Amino acid sequence: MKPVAQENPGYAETISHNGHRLTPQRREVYEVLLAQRDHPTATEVFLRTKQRMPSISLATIYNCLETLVECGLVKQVNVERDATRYCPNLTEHGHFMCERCGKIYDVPLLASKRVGRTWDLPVGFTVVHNDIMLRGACADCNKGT
Amino acid sequence: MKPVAQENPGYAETISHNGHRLTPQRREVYEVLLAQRDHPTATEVFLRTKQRMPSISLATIYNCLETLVECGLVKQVNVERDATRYCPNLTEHGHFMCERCGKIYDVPLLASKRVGRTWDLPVGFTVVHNDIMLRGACADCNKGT
DNA sequence: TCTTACATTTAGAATAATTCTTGATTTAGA
DNA sequence: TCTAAATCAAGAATTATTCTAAATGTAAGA
Repeated sequence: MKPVAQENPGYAETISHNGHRLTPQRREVYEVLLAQRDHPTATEVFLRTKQRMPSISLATIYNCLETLVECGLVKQVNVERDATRYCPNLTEHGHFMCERCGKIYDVPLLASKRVGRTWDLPVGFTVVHNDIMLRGACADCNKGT
Repeated sequence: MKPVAQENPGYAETISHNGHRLTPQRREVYEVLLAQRDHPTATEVFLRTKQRMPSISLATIYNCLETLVECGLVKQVNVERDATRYCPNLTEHGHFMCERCGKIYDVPLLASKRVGRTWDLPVGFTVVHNDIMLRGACADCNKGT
């Protein structure tokens, strides 16, 4: 596994600047997310982290993920009411879920676009977050049809 | 309360064309959704429907909502992992939730915008649904600041 | 170094939305 | 009217997540 620092130098500072400690558990959870970018659920993160740190508990996984989200290092991705998934991609992007194979893809915003220019927001409204979830069929699944 | 037929003539056919019956319960649930367009949760729909049909159960509310969604008369709206909300607005639109007052607003897509022109979808991907959730502060709450 | 305060981890209990199960009821059509 | 299928209803079951409380770890100051 690639060391965390290589992917995101400065992540340790991000955590401490938010008033948290960089514990071994938090480091492992973050490594797991960076190592395999397939938007795992908390339980999947748990199973993966357990392989390198067998004593870790699911409650700790939830705690660590919550801290990472709070620090802005990780984003939550929700599809319908399925279990929340976690994504360490911090660039502005939405998601696409293939309804046949279930895979979730990051979908970047086209350059030159702004959220406020796409939706007809009433005057005075200000957007802080946006959760964009597209669903359909991915190229592989469309091919097989 | 305005009769359903006035809002959406043809809804009865939509239900039967999908192989379902238009039962009194389904009618009431649909009326409740049309009467107050504030994106209620299943429990809120339950409480409102109960006033006109005291014997109805929460399980039936879930059943009716599921049927209405299946027939395409109602859409589900999810914010994070909060309880699912229900929306009878069938025009293409996203949602905006004010993080201060909690209200949810329908947000129409700007004419001339299409999902494919906003998001950088890989070649071969086809979109069937899109769930757009913006969050921030509404005009009223921004005013009070 | 020792102490103190506080953050964190952990296991298991608790919660809450939703789904499932089962039996009763209703309805449409023969 | 009769029968089969659809629907409703009550409560149990499920599941992701949060909460609780106790144990452990860590940083900073005396």
